[in-house]
Amino acid sequence: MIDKIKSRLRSELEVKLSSVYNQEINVVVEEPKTTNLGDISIPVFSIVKAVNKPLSEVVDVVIEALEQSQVYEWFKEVNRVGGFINLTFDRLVFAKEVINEAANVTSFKYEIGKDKTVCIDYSSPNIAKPFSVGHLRSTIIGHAIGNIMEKLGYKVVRINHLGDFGTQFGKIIYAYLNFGDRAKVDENPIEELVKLYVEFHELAKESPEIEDKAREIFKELELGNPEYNKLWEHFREVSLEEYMKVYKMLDVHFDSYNGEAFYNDKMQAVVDELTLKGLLKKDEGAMIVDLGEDMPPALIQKSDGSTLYITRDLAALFYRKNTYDFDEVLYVVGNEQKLHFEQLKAVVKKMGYDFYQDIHHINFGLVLQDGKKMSTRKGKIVKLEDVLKEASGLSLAYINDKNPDLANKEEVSEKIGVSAIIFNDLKNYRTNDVEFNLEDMVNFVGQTGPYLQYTSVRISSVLEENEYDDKKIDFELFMTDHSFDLIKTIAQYEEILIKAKNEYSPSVLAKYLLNLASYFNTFYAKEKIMVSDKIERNTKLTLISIIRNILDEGMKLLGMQVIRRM
RNA sequence: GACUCGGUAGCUCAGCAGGAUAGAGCAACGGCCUUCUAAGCCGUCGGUCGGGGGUUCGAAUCCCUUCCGAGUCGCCA
Repeated sequence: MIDKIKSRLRSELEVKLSSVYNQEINVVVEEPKTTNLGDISIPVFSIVKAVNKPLSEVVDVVIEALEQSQVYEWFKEVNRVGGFINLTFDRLVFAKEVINEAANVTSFKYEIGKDKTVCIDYSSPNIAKPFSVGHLRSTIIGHAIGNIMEKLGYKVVRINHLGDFGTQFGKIIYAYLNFGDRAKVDENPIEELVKLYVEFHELAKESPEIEDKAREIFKELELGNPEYNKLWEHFREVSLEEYMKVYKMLDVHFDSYNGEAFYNDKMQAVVDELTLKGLLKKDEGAMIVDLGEDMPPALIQKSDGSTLYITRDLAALFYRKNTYDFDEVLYVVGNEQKLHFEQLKAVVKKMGYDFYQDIHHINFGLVLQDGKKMSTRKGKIVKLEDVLKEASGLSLAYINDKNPDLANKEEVSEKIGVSAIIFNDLKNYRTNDVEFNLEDMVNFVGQTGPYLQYTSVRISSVLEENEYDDKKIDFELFMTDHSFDLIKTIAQYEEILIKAKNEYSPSVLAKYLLNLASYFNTFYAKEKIMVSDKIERNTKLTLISIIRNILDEGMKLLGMQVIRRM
């Protein structure tokens, strides 16, 4: 709501001032850093410069224009401080409007994404590798972006583009056939397959020729070798079983699990089209698309004729365009693949398709260990499952300490633990690299998931015992600073969701929820809610119920679990 | 070496379509539970916004340069 007021103020002032000065005027309308200066402020320096008139004169003119504005009734005070015009809301008018609108804020249907489809490619783990804390980022960032866009009215297609193809399978199959132990693999599939993968790379250091063997095996797999195919299918199946367990824990779901292998029979069409359009060029035995000076060429086909990652991604992209007719396609994939997606876009552009503009790489920072990228090849990975268990266990210890009589302790502690891990990842801007730090991940104090859940639970325990009528409210009670902070924050919810979507960054929502929770906890410390005065109680219960609605919906959008007691 | 991203309080991070004294959390220290969940609240301490130039009435924010860290740079994904 504040955004709406700001933009209306801005456009009205621009029209008015442009006609006064007979030239185009740009007006800046912002919120001051500190609230004691007011709620909205207008710095006039740029106008002074544009019209070349004395500052005080310009301020007079702007204030006059302001007084004629449609939104002037929202304000109670207008102060001039140097080159700033500071406006203070009429808290009563503002609070009424916000509370009336907020009653249905969480059930509100947004129109922004109406009739628009977005495909989101996320999680996409590589088969035969454990689900690591690295995969977690893509999974929960993608999931949260999907939720937020759905809330804004988009039709969201969630795609888990499994990494179930590629030379790595040549490596694993080679290792399995040469030094694998069937019984061990059957017993503990992923763990053993990773061991084989790591062993392969150790061996390859001394005998690099096995890399060629692996490539050969992959080529034959691609061509349909039945023995290899059977192994591949088996590896895929056992891996997927493992991943489904993790998805269940995280409460993440997908509309499609079509991985890279799904496109095996759809790549020739891409190669043909590239050839037909004269974009393919033979270079050092491989087929490439030249992308000019500022980008390395895209390798479409290896010299042995087998395909590469980008070939499969192109096939997948066209398949998605044809199948879902998306307006946007998002790839939630790490920073290190930036070049790959730039190349993908460039190739699509060269092919003459405008929708290259709708391809967005939602990049995110790496999970580092000792300042370096984690590497499966060197066996340096942390399993997500272990981290989730650690967090849940710690959460249980908290409950036993603070609320030992709680029912369903295990269930609740798992919800707290998993949500803590999720929130810890989402609270920071996605492109930042993060150093793996278990202690941070399972921290339950301060700006954390449990803090949000705890805040919601506090509200719940008050609401549970009380009926209230949201029509019988005394808006005068919202005049105090600690109440009005909450009113203003509630008023920001919609624009926060839009900002989170525009920046494809769940952290915007995460930070907002922390802010809301923090204001609530201040309020809670200062005010008694279950007071005897009926109207006052009613007013406070209405307010905190709105806060809980937003907190709960916000947490759900982030992929966290909402609980009632803890 | 080239390119990309980052460097803000001891630690983790906000702020960056330029705007008024740079904000949170953690840690440290000091308060607050006979009253709605203290996983909370209040206060204190803590910053040459990596360094140096420049543009501007005004720079953490824009430009240049330099240092540091990470990532990527043709037959992995």
